[in-house]
Amino acid sequence: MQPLRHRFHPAAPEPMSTATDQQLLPLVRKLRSLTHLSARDEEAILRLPAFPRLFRAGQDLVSEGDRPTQCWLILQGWVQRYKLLGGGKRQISAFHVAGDMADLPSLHMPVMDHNLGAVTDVTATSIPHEALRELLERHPHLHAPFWRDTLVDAAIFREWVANVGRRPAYQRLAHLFCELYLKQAAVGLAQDHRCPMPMTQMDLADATGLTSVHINRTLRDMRRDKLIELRSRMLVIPDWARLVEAAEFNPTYLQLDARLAA
Amino acid sequence: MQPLRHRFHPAAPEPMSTATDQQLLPLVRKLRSLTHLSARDEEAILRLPAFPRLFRAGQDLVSEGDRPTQCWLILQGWVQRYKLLGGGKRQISAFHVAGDMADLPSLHMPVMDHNLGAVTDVTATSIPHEALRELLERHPHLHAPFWRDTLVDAAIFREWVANVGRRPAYQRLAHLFCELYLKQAAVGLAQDHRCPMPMTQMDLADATGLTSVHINRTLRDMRRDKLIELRSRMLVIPDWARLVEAAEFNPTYLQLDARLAA
DNA sequence: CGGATTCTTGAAGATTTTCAATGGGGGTGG
DNA sequence: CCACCCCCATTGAAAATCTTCAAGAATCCG
Repeated sequence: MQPLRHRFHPAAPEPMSTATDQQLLPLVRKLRSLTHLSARDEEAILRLPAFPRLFRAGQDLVSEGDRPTQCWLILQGWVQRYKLLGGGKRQISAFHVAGDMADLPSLHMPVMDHNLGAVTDVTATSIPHEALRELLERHPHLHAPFWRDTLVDAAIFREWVANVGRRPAYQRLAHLFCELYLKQAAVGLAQDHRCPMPMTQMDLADATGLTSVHINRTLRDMRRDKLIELRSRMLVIPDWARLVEAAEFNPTYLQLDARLAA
Repeated sequence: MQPLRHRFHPAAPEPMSTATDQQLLPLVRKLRSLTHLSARDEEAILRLPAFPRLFRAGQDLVSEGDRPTQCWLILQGWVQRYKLLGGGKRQISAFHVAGDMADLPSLHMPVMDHNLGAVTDVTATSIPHEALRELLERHPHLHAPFWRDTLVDAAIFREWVANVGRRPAYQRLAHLFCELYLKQAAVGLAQDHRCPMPMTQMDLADATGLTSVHINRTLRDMRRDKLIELRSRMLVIPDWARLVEAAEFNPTYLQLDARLAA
């Protein structure tokens, strides 16, 4: 459906047998940022069975109608959550990066009502539902961070409703850039107000409810105003405060450490 | 901020001491629709402490910035979830009805990033976080229905992103009506393709990302096409199949019983 | 190096907004 | 019980934002 784009070239995943213990580290880091984890919890998580796999840009990890029996933990690359609508229209409702388990909801939502697609080449590792359920049964307090993770995603959806529903194009794009910079900074994938931004203008259009033509013109305006630089799939933000102001961005909904949003 | 609208006049709530056991029945019914509940679970839920209260139309149950120590279970009336944006703009991201615990996420999200406001007069009963946490600790498998409930809400947010982002006004409104009819039918508040629809055209505008003027004109067109009747805060759907078609409505995301969507 | 995808720009057109003014309805108070 | 008043609904006309269509340039990838 989508053309292939091979922007990142992650090393081929290690065979599972040799490095399982290291694979799930991004998950531990993510959960740590959501609650306190005991050493015993961390061990249990790291011992989850995990089956790494490479997806090429444009491929779907999970598709609408699927009834998954596993969740994908993203280790490298970008994933987008999207719906296909009538007349060939598409709406993206989220972007996910390393450390995210974008289809965690499938644990309690049997049938997928949308797709998860690879924006770039993606390395992900699958964890059987069964193993996750067993983990939660043995460590019931782990419900908190997992549940909370899905709640933060829900808070982001709400913000996107407001973004798409009520902000004009310029502000809408600015807001998306603020969010995606912070989301990456929170897990160490961005700093110094520069970060990867690998999606095409068509992807940006489908995430903001605009057309790629209008995204193009809006990006031109934002560059003219020295609000952003964007080339070679890298975003640079010369003046964070000014971008935040232009976006009317309030990071509360991301539930981050206060330090990050400074 | 919002004008008061007193459309429904629910009976004054019973004093807590006399009827606590009955109060929480809507919650049990809701959870039953999400998983199997044992008799023991149901008892435990019904014994949760609950403090009923009446909100007048236009009042907020919870406001942005709050750090709730309790959740509100709606017993009667309509609640909307909304954000206030710059320039006096507003975006509604959800509507909730009897049986919903709209602020359940506050259990794991300390600070509110949006408001919950009463669309009509609302009867709700508050349940302390502490009591809910204790319940979940003693009955760990109750995590499933509660978590699942917040996941269905998240699925609805995603659909709203698509609705607001990619559908034209006519289809967008039609889609909202389909969703709200089914949402009410699922808990016995609607049948025979007619249901309450108590929000103003301004509310509908803020839910769909349009202006009230355009909502007005779009409603006129929908009435002209005999797609809906809407007066005295009641919606009538003369031909459900035709409305579904006009909306390109696919109920999968609501995770309902198959029967209901027929 | 070649083909395909993505980016860019112009011009015309559609949808939706804004501004403004009138009419209607229900709740409150006299 | 009636009248008033405020909100809400309705409609017209003009304007803005964004889309569509189309074509050429740049970039990426194999």
